[in-house]
Amino acid sequence: MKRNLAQRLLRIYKILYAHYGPQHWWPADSRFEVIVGAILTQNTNWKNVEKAITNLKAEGILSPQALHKVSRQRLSRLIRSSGYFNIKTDRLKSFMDFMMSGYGGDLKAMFRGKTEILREKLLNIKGIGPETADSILLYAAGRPVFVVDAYTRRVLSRHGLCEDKASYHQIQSLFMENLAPDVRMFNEYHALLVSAGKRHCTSKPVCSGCPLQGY
DNA sequence: GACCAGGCACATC
DNA sequence: GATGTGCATGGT
Repeated sequence: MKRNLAQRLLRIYKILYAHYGPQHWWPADSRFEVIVGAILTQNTNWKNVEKAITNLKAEGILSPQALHKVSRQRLSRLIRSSGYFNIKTDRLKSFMDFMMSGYGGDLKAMFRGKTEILREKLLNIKGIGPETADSILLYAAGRPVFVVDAYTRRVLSRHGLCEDKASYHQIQSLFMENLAPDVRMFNEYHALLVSAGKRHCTSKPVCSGCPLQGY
């Protein structure tokens, strides 16, 4: 018999949490650093992003004002390790334009207002797509928004909770329509799905050793 | 030397 | 609306 979705999603969460434990996301010293990391990690290994962030910190430009002022040439050199450095330089700069021109670099002011409105504003920035916007909303702004990524889709489809090519919105709705809006839990759940997806639920038809096997 | 990694914009059909 | 492509480094 098929349990309802809410129960299944909760069960998966509990199994993953019991198996992997708390993930302590997002690893960053400030909300602004979360935003920068969210852009730099697009289709990129987090280790490569860490190096870039370390460079930015060492040069003292991991603040809205400094990042807004720094030259593109210098910025792209510092974030080189994170890959796509020319594109990501543009994306960081377009975000900084949004933040400086609209809010004078005030993160608190930028994060005011309804979540839906804020999400639309973020999506209007060139270089900010659904996953980056939602990562910023959840991990920097503390809004109860579920973040979907490649791992989320992979784990869910492997375990029969969504189609292989379900859309971002479909998968996000699956979580947000069946779980109570809980920032702490959404935070942990997404991070746990990444942990699970990195180790299991890959291209193999069967997940050997997967903690979710026969959940 | 492939293959992958915490996407997105843009072109084309 | 679906599908294909460029973007780039660093680890396995």
